[in-house]
Amino acid sequence: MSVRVRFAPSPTGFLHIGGVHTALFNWLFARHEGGEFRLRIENTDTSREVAEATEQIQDSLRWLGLDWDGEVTFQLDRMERCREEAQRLLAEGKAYEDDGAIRIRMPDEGVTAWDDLIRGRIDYPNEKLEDLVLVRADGRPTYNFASPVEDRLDEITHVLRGDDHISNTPKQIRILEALGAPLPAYGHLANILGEDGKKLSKRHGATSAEEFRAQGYLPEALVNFLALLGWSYDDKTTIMSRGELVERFTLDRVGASPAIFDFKKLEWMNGVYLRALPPEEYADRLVAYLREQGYDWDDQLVRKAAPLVQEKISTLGEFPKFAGFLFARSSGQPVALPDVAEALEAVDPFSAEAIEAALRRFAEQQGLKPREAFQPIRLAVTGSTVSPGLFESLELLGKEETLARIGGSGRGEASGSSAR
RNA sequence: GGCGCAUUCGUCUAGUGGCCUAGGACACCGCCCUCUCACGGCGGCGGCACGGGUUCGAAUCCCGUAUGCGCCUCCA
Repeated sequence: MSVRVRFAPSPTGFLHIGGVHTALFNWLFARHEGGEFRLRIENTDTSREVAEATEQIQDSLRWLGLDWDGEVTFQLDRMERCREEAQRLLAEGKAYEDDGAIRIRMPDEGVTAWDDLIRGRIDYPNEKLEDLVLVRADGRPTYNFASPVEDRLDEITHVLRGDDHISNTPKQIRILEALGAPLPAYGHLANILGEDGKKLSKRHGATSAEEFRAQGYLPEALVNFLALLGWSYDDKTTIMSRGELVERFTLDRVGASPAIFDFKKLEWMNGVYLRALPPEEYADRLVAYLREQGYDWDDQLVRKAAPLVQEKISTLGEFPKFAGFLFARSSGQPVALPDVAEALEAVDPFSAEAIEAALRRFAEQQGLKPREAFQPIRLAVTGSTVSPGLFESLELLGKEETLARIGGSGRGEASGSSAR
């Protein structure tokens, strides 16, 4: 029998990174096994549903490259089927009515157990199992009823979900048994926590796929990083392409203990992916990202700036702060560096190479170490002590704009202000 | 409180009884490279939660304790 798994988020907002992790492990497992990965929206609780969430979740999944098989299904559409199943249990005496709701009869002794795909055998004492509500008085099925019924309808073979579901599993197993349905295998993934060991929340930083995207993370980096939270290939491999991940992913190497989300490591990994991109593609991605974020900077100039920053920034989101000076015009209040202006005025063509030669000569004449000479220029021109390579930056800026920023070329009167 | 799950460097992890004086990566520190930043190179700091067993031998198996997390809803 071929593998079929599902990812079943509830549409209450953006796709949380914990959800992405669960989706990823299901997807990797399905793809590795040559099986199917289904997407199911659990929208039984209409009061908590957020209108755009269903679309946003799919957008995030698409962005991450986690493609699903078949149509997206909605729990709400299968309510009728759930009611029928409940009626059947009622007729068979396996369930009973109580205040208008339908409850299932649970055993009160013995244990319900299963061999968890990730944790091994788990025993759950039946005395802890209540006669839980299957269908509410208003006719809506509860989550713990709808979920297993749908797993059966979809012929799900493996249920991989968060470990917060461990105590739901015995309930769902009992329901499936009452229905006479075959049981899927269950595996419970450990949660992802914030730096303080608490549940990952807003105060830890980005928590949704959307936010990581907006901050300029690459989906392939996020996927690689998340795959390594609770799973590993061996004792030294960390950078793996999507294809390698699929090829190598197996459940027996998934761990059971919770992992803390290390933003620093993700940032490092994103930098690795960014630097590895062919220059052309790097420029494409940068342009697309800036567009998405609402910048209206000249595409051609962005493309020219791309190679200057590729080795230096670890998220696309750092670009505006790091290279934004290339896209502004001199505000007319230049920092006066008359000697430098003079040295630069004669440079022709105004190329990085020629600029470097001129500036090094200048430094030597002044008896300054390179860094002593260049740092004031950097500050005057870029407005920061940290920037892309100085000579390349000046070339992109052009002679006129460069001189305007250091008070040369007769423009922008020297105001007496010095470089700090 | 009850039940369940978890516990190797600060973090992610390798480790399935001898290969472990516990390996790798991120972070951190130092040095080198260098126009800043970053990259890269080299080196360093740092861990088997605790206590009992089992065994010739335990990070690895068992029991207990502690700590953390989850669930105990006609939420999902």
